[in-house]
Amino acid sequence: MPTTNGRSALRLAKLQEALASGGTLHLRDAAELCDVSEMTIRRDLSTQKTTISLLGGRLVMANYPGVTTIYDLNEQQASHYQAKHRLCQRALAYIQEGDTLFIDCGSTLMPLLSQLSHFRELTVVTYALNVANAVAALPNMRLVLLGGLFYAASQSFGSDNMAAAIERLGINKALISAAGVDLERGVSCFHFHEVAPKQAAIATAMQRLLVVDASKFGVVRPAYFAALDDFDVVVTDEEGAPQLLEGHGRDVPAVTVA
Amino acid sequence: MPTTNGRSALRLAKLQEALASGGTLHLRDAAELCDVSEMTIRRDLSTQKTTISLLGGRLVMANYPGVTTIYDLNEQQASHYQAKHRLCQRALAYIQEGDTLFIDCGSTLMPLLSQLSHFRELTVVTYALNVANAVAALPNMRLVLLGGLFYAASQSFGSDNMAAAIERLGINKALISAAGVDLERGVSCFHFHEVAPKQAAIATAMQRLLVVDASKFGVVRPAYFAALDDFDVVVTDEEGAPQLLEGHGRDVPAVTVA
DNA sequence: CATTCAGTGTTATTTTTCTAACGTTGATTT
DNA sequence: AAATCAACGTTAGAAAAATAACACTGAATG
Repeated sequence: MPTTNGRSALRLAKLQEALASGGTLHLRDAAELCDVSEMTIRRDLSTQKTTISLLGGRLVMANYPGVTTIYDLNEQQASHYQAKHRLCQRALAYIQEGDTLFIDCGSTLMPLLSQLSHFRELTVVTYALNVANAVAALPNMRLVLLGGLFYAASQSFGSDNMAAAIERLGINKALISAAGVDLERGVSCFHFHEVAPKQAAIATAMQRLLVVDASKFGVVRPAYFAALDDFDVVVTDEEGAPQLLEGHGRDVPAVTVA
Repeated sequence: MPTTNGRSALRLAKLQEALASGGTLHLRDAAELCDVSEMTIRRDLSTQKTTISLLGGRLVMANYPGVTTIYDLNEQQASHYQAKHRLCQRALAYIQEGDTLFIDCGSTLMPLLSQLSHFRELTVVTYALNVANAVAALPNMRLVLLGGLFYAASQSFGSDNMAAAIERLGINKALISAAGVDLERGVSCFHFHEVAPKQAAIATAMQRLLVVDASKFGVVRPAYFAALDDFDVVVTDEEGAPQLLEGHGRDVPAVTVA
């Protein structure tokens, strides 16, 4: 095992370069390319920490969407996934043919996107790269990506005229996710650059849906972006949620439990 | 083999849904999920036409970037790739630390992106989804994606205020690709929505590089976007190129042969 | 100058994955 | 009721891929 990364790193760099264009590279080709044995490439991959991963004899960029998160039924991940899936299944009920949807960033709403292929005509507006990638792969779908400077942490874009861009679009329904929901302190997320697009979407959309799993209740995150009663509907997954959110002297959104 | 697609299509839909969030699914999990044998899933995949592909026992969305184009050294693809690679290698010489680059859409410039990781600080401006994905994966890189309505054919975005957005950015070097280059008829591409961003980038950039392989010479495509002498440099891969492009009573860009 | 050890290749062995062939079931037809 | 056939499952064999063990090399070290 190479402890002092010497040529190993160089090879990986070379391979990474070959893969960066997007695609897969067979182990034997990788070996040939680097002029070493397949075993050496295998060792490089297992000892060195790298963004390349080996998938059934083929090298792929692990940080590419669609490869990264290996969905494993056996793990705890599964239940997490199932929860999100149910949540989105519930949110799906609010979506209708011809809608123009604002889809927030984060992983919460990802399971929803695949379901959208059942519609004949739909427009998706987003400022998240992962959402855009998922939607771009679907047929019969119009995709509007709000660009700007990329923030890796949230896989999304931010720009000063994003609010204006959103307001110009006829957004029907805004599906907003959050990292924290608190009765007193409102709805919050991690990153400040998400605030402007979220608020703009809430301001323009005809219907505003907050989609959060129950683990977010009672949590406050650095970036406040809305009060709970700014939403028309809260889609969540805990039975007790309606009680939790009700009766506080304020308007209360309808709560849908998945 | 299922000739009348019955349940087969339903299963694939279910799987596609599970995968759309991005990720991979092991064959055995897929079988369990659909409550059939692995063999059935295998058959579904091989008989039905689908976007899902099987990669070493794992299901992946084939239309996701990073999975699709299986880079195979043995095929003709390899020489094509090598050509593009050399082209980009040559273009790389023009790039300097701290540059703000405009990277055009298409596949020509993809091999360049991986090389950019050697720089400490670089800003990439693009309106192409595939470019954005590749750059997003790199460290030490600022990415500005110009959004808008998505055009699947070119994997890029178009919007009415894209030109304005580009002009507001301090673009240093514009790396432009093309589908056709002709002395008389100028430089052209396939899609009209690419014209505005290309022209804006050419207008604002301090240095304009046209990166095209020699197969594009003498070809005219529907969307004209620039004259040849709008560029400062032409990076191409044929020895005869300089002669081809020279002496026409016009200003001639410097031609670099890879 | 012998020793050590990172870096690599080779070979054998075990696991997985793939493929092809055949068997079962249950609905539909004749 | 026999025949047909789509839709599966099962099994066994072939092919690939992953792993483990051991051998070689050449540079650094004592």
